[in-house]
Amino acid sequence: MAEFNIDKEENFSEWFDEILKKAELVDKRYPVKGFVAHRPNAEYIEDKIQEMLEHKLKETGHRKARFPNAIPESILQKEADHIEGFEPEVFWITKGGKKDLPERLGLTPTSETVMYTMYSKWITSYRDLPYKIYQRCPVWRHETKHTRPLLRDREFEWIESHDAFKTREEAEEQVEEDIEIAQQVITEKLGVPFHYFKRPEWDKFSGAVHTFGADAFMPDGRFLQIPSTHLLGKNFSKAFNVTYEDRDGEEKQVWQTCFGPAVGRIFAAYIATHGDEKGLRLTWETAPTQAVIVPILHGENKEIEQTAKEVKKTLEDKNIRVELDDSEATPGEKFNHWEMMGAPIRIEIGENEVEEEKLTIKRRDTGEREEIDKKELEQYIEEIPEKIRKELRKQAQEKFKGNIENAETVKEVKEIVEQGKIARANWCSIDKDGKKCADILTSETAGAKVRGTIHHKEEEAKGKCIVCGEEAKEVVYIGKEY
RNA sequence: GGGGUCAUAGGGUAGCCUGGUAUCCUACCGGCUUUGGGUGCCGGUGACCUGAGUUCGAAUCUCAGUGACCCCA
Repeated sequence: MAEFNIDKEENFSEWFDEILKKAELVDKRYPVKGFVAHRPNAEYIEDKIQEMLEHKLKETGHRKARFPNAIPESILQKEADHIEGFEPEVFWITKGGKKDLPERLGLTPTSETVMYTMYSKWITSYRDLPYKIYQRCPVWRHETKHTRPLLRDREFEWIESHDAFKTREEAEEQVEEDIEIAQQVITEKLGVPFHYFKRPEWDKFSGAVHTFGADAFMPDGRFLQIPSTHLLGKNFSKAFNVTYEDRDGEEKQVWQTCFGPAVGRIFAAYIATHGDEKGLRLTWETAPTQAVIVPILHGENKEIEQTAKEVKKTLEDKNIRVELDDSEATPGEKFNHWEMMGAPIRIEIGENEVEEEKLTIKRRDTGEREEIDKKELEQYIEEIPEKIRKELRKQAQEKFKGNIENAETVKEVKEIVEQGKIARANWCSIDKDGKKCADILTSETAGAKVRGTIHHKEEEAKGKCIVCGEEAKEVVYIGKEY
């Protein structure tokens, strides 16, 4: 292992690139821009994140399905706003072998059009509603912005859930449930805090009535949208004829919502939130190796070796993912290696431990060494996952708080954003009318954007819009994004 | 869309101007040494983006292609 001494706050880009390499997570050397290979360490953690999300979705009544990844052009074009938003980014399949296809096929940039084509056949009666299905799939977007591994790829895997209801109220409740799922998995379990914004009209998902986005905040002061959830209204049910026969015999269109947590992005936010100058820091639940045992040998020592094996066995019997590092590397190298990999605890066993029947445990989350009685190991292991989860979440939330500052003018927004903080400001409107002001703001602040109003936080705007000077109706939050 | 810079081992680099098969660090393999925070020494494997041209001879010069990065709109 080489040195890893990049300051995460000072030089986040470089730090992130290095950790992807050194912790053997993602390799961007595959020679297609925006397409990256996920190595076993990354895939392990991403699988765990997927499982957490799927668990919550199933708990809330969603069933898992799978849909095709190719969309005939004619189908993609059915919903006007949707195609307008996505067309510039679609990858097209035009040939089958040497022959041109009769109709070109788009690779799914998102699956609404594919799924609703089938929903129109599957949903027939009011008895089918609510209809709640999710799938896990790859999507492709020909991003024109700079691609970055995990943060913005041209191919990435995500989960998308698509629900249909009889009423708007039910659909709105679903949006709340989606937000709750995101909170429980991303913040509670993974310890990554975020704000939930209602996006301005001009920044909605193409085809949605309202869009809500969860924005994590990266160490370099940029927002990263993790999941977003959308109230689709009847836009798609009209276009795709997703209708049901109601109890009264009338044919009605469904109300729809969709929710799309991109696992790679959540993973990126997780790495960025908890990682430090030594490497990854992982929660117990996601860590490929939960505990590593490092024997400290001075020449041969049967007692140490045997104690190490005993400890390993004890942990294995409790289904702990434990590794006994008996490689030839020096203890120092092993320490650094496993810290890079994010193993939550390290158990050191040397002469002292054997003599006193103790174990030295080094925690990755606090960086502290703890000494326990060997007999207390099982007890310790029962308690540690919760402690680590709370500790990581606490540290993250402390940093996350206090990075919002009020801005009275566009110039102040620019200054706040340049310091890597979030600007809070009075704003004329987040309806279409506010777009002019947003464009001016973005061009005068080198790319800062209105992320929206904080969902469910009633904030009364007092004063004037910081751009046009009209009466402010909203309090918005502003920052740069990935 | 316009402009610029660059492409050498798994990663990072020197050499290029002034043509003669390639430097150093790291990683990797072997041996000895060491082991409570990246031990030291010795030996080894491994590279000039692709194609064409000039030349006795091209990493180096010329042209084309591909890819990457940066700046401006």
